[in-house]
Amino acid sequence: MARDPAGARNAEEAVISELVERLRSRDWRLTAQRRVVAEVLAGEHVHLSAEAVYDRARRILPEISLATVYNTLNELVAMGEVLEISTGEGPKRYDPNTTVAHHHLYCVGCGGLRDVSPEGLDTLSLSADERHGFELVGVDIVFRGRCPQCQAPATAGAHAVTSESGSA
Amino acid sequence: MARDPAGARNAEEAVISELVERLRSRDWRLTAQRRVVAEVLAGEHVHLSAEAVYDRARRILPEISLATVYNTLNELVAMGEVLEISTGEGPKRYDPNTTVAHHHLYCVGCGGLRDVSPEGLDTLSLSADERHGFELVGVDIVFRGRCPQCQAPATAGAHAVTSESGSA
DNA sequence: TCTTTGTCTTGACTGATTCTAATATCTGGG
DNA sequence: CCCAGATATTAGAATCAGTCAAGACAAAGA
Repeated sequence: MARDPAGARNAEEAVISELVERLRSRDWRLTAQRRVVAEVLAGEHVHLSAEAVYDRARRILPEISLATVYNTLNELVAMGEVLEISTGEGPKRYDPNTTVAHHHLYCVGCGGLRDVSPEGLDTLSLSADERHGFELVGVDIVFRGRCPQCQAPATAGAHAVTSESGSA
Repeated sequence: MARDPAGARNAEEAVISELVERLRSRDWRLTAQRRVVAEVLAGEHVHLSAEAVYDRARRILPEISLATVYNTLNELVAMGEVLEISTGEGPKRYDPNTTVAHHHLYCVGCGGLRDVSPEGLDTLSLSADERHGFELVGVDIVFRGRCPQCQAPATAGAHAVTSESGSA
């Protein structure tokens, strides 16, 4: 693993440290593989699929296996450090930004996914009647729509749908 | 868990006719297989997976194939007659109740799913800023919680999680 | 009836994820 | 330092949900 060059202290580094720091302070063994997964996740602002995490992790630690990526992601989710999002299309995405409550905006055209903070959240509720005796744990809101690219003419070469998709 | 004894038919029958009637009046060939799928879907008040639809359909029309069930469900979804819901756990569920806008309440314990009409929907929105240039198409809200059974002690034999699960 | 068109079935196939069993690595005690 | 036990990692097989493709079948029109 490339020893990080001392100079590269930028905004992402802060986030990385934040997540990795939190992990270190748990009773969780922070191995090379696990750190790489955590760093990859925290270092991207789009929501990556397990496969995409694997690709990026392999660039840093070529021996890492897909199974380990899945294991690690599942552990992070279980610890509540990472949020798992299923879009209904294709693989699940993983979102490290769990400190701030947020919801999602999904592009039905290309599968792009971004975080949003809707308004009017506080008034959203289920009447006792509608609650059917459930003990509520949370709520997920997904706005569906069409991103600027996908609204476009779609005449020419469209735009390929890669695992990236994430419009910066 | 015992399904509804013969008495409760009336209301459901109405729904069946309603869906089948709508289908008949489209340019859609209403074959035996397709009608069975539609009836099975409309006849249950829990949201079934494709596999569960297949099981029930086979009890009525044993020769029906799983592929046909999938094809038919996808067609119904494409026509807007049926709503496809992915819970993030396990297979997709299909919900024939598309006439009334509704959202869902999901049990994190057993996977049961029911329709709900939240309050405060009208004030829920994305500011222009948060909309990121998307052309909004809709919004899905899933309340997550624990149904009465799943809140229980969990001491003795718990309750098995079958494909039914539906806490009627 | 013959043809055309559309539907259905079977079974192979893909993609996403999990499981398994063997191997490697870490940690604490002597 | 070396060992034992616990934990992590690996490669690949297995599983699950869903799709695809090719031929069999069935209904509607000439």
